[in-house]
Amino acid sequence: MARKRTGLSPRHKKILAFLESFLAERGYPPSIREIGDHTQISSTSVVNYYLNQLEEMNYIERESNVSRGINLLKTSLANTLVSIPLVGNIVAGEPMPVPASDFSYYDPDSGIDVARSLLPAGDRPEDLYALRVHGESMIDAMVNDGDIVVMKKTNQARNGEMVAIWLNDRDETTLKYFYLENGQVRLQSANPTMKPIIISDPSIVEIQGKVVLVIRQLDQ
Amino acid sequence: MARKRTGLSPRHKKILAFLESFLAERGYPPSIREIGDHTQISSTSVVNYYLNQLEEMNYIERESNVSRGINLLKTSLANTLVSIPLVGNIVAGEPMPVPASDFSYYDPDSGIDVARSLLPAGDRPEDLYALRVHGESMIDAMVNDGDIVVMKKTNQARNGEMVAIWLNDRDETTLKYFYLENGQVRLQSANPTMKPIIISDPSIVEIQGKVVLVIRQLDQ
DNA sequence: CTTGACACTGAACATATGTTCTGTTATTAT
DNA sequence: ATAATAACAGAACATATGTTCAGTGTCAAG
Repeated sequence: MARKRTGLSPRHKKILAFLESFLAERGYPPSIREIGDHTQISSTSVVNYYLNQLEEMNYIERESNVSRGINLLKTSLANTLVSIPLVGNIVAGEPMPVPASDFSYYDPDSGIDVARSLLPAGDRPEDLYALRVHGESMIDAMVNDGDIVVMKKTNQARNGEMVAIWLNDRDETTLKYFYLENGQVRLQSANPTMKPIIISDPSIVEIQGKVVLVIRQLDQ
Repeated sequence: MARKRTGLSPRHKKILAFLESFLAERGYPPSIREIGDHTQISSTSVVNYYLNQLEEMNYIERESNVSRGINLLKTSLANTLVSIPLVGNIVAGEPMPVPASDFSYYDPDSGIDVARSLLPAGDRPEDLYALRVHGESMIDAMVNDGDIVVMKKTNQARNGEMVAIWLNDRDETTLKYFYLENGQVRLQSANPTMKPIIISDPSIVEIQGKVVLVIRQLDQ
């Protein structure tokens, strides 16, 4: 728990860097002797000595008596990439698709990969799905034709969150910042020059999901 | 090269699935005996037998005489994630920062991770850098305060590409779709309701980079 | 039936590899 | 200077682990 404070010595860093590159290149961790060869450490016991320190500092995990039994933490890349299913289009004139809550397994073909660091910290990736924006009717939400919006499944929103909503009275899907204020709903466009929409009957707005990320790929 | 055609037997699949989960959980590949234990294969030689087949079929690579020397191909996650340096802000009233072309090594702290699949196919990650949009002056480019734009280093643009430009005559940075038409430059806003800017003297526009990706994180 | 390819067994073997231990050198504190 | 702690060396050791090989059973082609 308590760390010394001196952080990482050059040798610690050298070992970690080697672990990372070796693992990236070969797909399995190096042996103690291989680490020694590439970090100018002549004795296996010294490498072992540093590996134990790195484990203490929580940079790696080790399994005793296991060859190459080193788990490089932190940069555990598997955990940094999330595949989000692209389930359909979002169009102003139509209800948007929302995957069922038991919808779980991903279809590798129709998913987009997003670095987890771009997503809100606490979110479970299973609750996320993506939609492609169709048409230019979301321009006042600063979302363009072809953009991808990553949504989080939810039926309720907190004030200030950007949500996708279905407006019963005018049969329209729209993206707005949501505010519930003394019984009436205020929908604010992302473009601050636009006037808000005030809706006195909250039952008219059906919250489809919360916008978590907007991605615009400028290809070509 | 030529594959049999019968694809993967249940045992092949079982082994691959185990390799993947073991690697994800422990950070290093399993030994032959561990594979056998978890796939109901009693003999190490049979596991070895299947591993050789999987290598033949290009699902894995093996290093002989190396403990746990298995490289699970295909899901080589390392290659799917790109770290792009976040080098500064882009503000309408100031020139934007552009990293020098010999700028190479990344600072792990100030980078954003992006799945390579989101980026244009041919781009070299070294040519990419990211800027955070500051202020609401880019609204007509459908880019909001706080958005992150990923740029590609370039001094010239093809028609139809979205570029960041510095306008000499009015001391302004802006994001626009670029068109060079019979000697004059047409700058089109992303918002199609806006009128284009026509500039007869092309020397006034300095192309700072090409917009490759726009990311908007709706946190909270 | 015979042949041969394929899937599999079990054990022996060689060695790659983590572990441990004794001792030396360097660094820092008292 | 002296003591104490950290950093390192080298070798011996135990074993985890890949490799090999002589067989067994199965099944389809000839």
